[in-house]
Amino acid sequence: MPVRVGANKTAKPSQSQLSELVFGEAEPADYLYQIREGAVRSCKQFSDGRRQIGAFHLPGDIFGAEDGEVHRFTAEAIVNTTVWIANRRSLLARLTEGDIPAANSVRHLVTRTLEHAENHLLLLSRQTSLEKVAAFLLEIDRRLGQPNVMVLPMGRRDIADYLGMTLETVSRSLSVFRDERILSFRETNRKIVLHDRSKLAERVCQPDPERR
Amino acid sequence: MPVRVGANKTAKPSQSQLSELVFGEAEPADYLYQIREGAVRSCKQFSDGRRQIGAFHLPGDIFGAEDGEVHRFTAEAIVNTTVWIANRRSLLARLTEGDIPAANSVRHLVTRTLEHAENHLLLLSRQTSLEKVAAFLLEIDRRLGQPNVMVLPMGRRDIADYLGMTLETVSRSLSVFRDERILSFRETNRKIVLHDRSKLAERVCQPDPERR
DNA sequence: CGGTGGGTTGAGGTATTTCAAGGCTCGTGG
DNA sequence: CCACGAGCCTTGAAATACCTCAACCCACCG
Repeated sequence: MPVRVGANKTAKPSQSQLSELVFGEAEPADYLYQIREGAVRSCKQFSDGRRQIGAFHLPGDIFGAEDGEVHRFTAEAIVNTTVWIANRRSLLARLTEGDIPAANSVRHLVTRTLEHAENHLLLLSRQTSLEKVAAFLLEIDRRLGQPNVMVLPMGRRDIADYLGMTLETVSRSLSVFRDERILSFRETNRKIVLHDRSKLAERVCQPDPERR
Repeated sequence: MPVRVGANKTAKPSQSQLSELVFGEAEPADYLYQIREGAVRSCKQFSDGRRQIGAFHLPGDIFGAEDGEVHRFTAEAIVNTTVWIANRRSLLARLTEGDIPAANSVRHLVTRTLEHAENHLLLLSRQTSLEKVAAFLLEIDRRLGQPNVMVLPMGRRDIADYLGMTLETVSRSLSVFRDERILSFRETNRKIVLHDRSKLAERVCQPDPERR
């Protein structure tokens, strides 16, 4: 069932953030979601004001399955977004009844989420700001299907909270890449053209093919 | 079947590291492992010499299930270790045949691993070195059953590569906690007594109960 | 036109890394 | 038995990358 959510610029936002809640942390995980259009961030808020974004969900992505009984992250639409919703309870019921294909797709889904989290780990650990932003751009570029003009659905603050750095450092890193002619901006500062993906890839450290 | 591996101090190590391979990255994932005694680190090596440790496996932990066809991390024993090995192929066969309990435990296992990765994400993102080390100590302390004297199976370098910082900064952080009487060392610098777990917990930022 | 939200850029402060030296423990071998 | 080296850890000092604070720009909208 398609459902339209959030980030409506004409509506009054409850916070300063132009975003709309899909589900909140620790809420019962009753549904699965698939993005039809738009984008959703899943994040965790800390008592000191910091925020960690665990993932951005783009069109086609399924989310909400990675959890147990309750969600461990909050999901918020960051642009006008349409999602499809499936009842997770009935899915779980099918699992316990022995629906093998269903069980396999759920396992596949969770494994994919785990892989993403592991890659995110590597991103966060010890890279420099330039490495992080380069890896981020390549990830989004790939997941958007490497379009000529990449339209980022998220703002600098969201990128910063995804990469574990400040929005100023994100902005500076993008400026460095712009000055190096690796990318350029179009109209708004969220529309980006990647001129040289290979130069970006060079800045991201790869796993060692030798010592593994 | 119990199998004894690694980190034997009497044997000649192939590297300077006193450790023994359990399985390597990109090897076929044919088995499941459970730690009987000892400790294993699962890590990824990078071409620039950096290393990220994704998890430490302690007695009781099961690992090797989180992967798809091949392992995405290398597993190495960091002390003398005994593991139990189960054939993962036959387990997978049981899943496709519709062994519901088996499927549920595998899903549970992967979900646990995902939860750990997500918590690790939060650790790595934006904490200070003191927050990271405090959280690390509390995690290991909890998983070892909060003994009076905590015996770390891993060295400072391993802790550093787990937390995404340098071994010097790890050492300095521990010294700070020692000077603050939050902990003290016994005999070796791997035997630690936590005098005040609550003071450690205070230094770790918690999820915000309000804005979620 | 003025205000607001988002983004860029600059300057200064600071935490962590880097580089370097030295201490401790424990085998090994004279 | 003691000396020695290796591995591991600690500590110090200097370098640096990032954060913080602040100013400013720009687009959008009432």
